[in-house]
Amino acid sequence: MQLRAEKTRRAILKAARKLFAAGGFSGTSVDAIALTARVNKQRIYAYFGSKKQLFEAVLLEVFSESAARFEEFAAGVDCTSGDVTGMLVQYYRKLHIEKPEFQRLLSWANLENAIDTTVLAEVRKNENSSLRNWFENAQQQNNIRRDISFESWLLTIMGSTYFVCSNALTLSSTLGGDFLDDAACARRSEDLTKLFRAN
Amino acid sequence: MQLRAEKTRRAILKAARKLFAAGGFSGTSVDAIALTARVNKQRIYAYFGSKKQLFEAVLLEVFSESAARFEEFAAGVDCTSGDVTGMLVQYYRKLHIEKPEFQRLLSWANLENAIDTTVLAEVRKNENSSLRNWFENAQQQNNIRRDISFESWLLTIMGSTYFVCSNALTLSSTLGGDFLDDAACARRSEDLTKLFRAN
DNA sequence: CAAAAAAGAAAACGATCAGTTGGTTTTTTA
DNA sequence: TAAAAAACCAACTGATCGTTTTCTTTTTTG
Repeated sequence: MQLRAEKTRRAILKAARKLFAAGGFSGTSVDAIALTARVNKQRIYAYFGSKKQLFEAVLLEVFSESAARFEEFAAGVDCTSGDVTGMLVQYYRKLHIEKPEFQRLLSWANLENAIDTTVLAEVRKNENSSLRNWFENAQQQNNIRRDISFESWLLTIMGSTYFVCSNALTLSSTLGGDFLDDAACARRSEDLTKLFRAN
Repeated sequence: MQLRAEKTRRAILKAARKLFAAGGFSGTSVDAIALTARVNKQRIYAYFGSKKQLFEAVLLEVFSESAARFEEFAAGVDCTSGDVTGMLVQYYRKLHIEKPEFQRLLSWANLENAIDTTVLAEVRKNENSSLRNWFENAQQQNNIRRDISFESWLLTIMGSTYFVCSNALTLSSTLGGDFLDDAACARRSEDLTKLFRAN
């Protein structure tokens, strides 16, 4: 009895994730989620209580996945590698391409003010401390210039990778061209590496 | 008769802009707009045809204002100034602080796929060519390092300034602290200047 | 003052919304 | 095989949605 229930729960979460990512909270109906999940609408309320709670469950799931993905990445990172910057840029690029819902849901959540900040802080804690360690190590080994703050480094990397993804639509019509294709991303990754490299 | 009509039209646009920026397209009702504008709901349809068209009118107005603001800024820019990067960073920062609707509406528009790209391209054309000129001049005068592409420069600046604003909520709960206050912004502005400066 | 334009008031439209209810059917499990 | 858990079906709230309609009132203008 638990197995079937869990399967239903996951079907709901999966459908909700897809539709919320596409339409946001206001732009998605519970009926549509039930239809997509091929599940009775009542089941949604049985398992998640309300639309709002379902949305929060989706956010939590996505943030957890994101954290797990980072852990996996962090485990394989060679701290002595010269190019932490480039590795990180490409990690975020891969993340945004393979899991575009992450960026969309994060954007929706920011706009719709729908984030339980304490939960998010908990989930991101390890990620944050790893990043800080890498940065400080790289600075000590003279792989990253010492006159730049950790925040500037991280926000520049995260910001530019996030931005070309979240604003791809307006950027392509403004600057022309696709900023998400391999060549363009590789170029920007190299440039960011160059910018932060000590010399 | 035209004066009163224009006043009503502007009241609708103003209210719509405020509410759409706060709640997005799906999260804003026509009734709420009429109420906020202190205008009969029917007037909205008389002047704009539909909710969708009203949203597009708001976007057009905001993009036009943004372009006009940039023109004004560009007129006062000293091309021979050493720090084009810092000037631009601070321009975007001021824009995001004084006109937060710009960023929000742009984010909504990207997420909700609600942009007439040809209109946007037209509005941003001058802005884009000015930026490119500044960058190339700065490179020729050895104020910006030559091994970085225009796209990397611009997307790094726009990306990091936009990102700290659009994701302020999640960032503060992740990294802690406020990344929009004067000190933090000044620090990041200096760091970006340092990064791109030739030496 | 009279014609015309602009705006208001208010109700209605059918559709959809989040959420509930009661009864039936399927599946699991003991 | 029988009890219990899970899911379905389907209709139903009451509210809100975007949009339209009909009629009246206010304001402008010739």
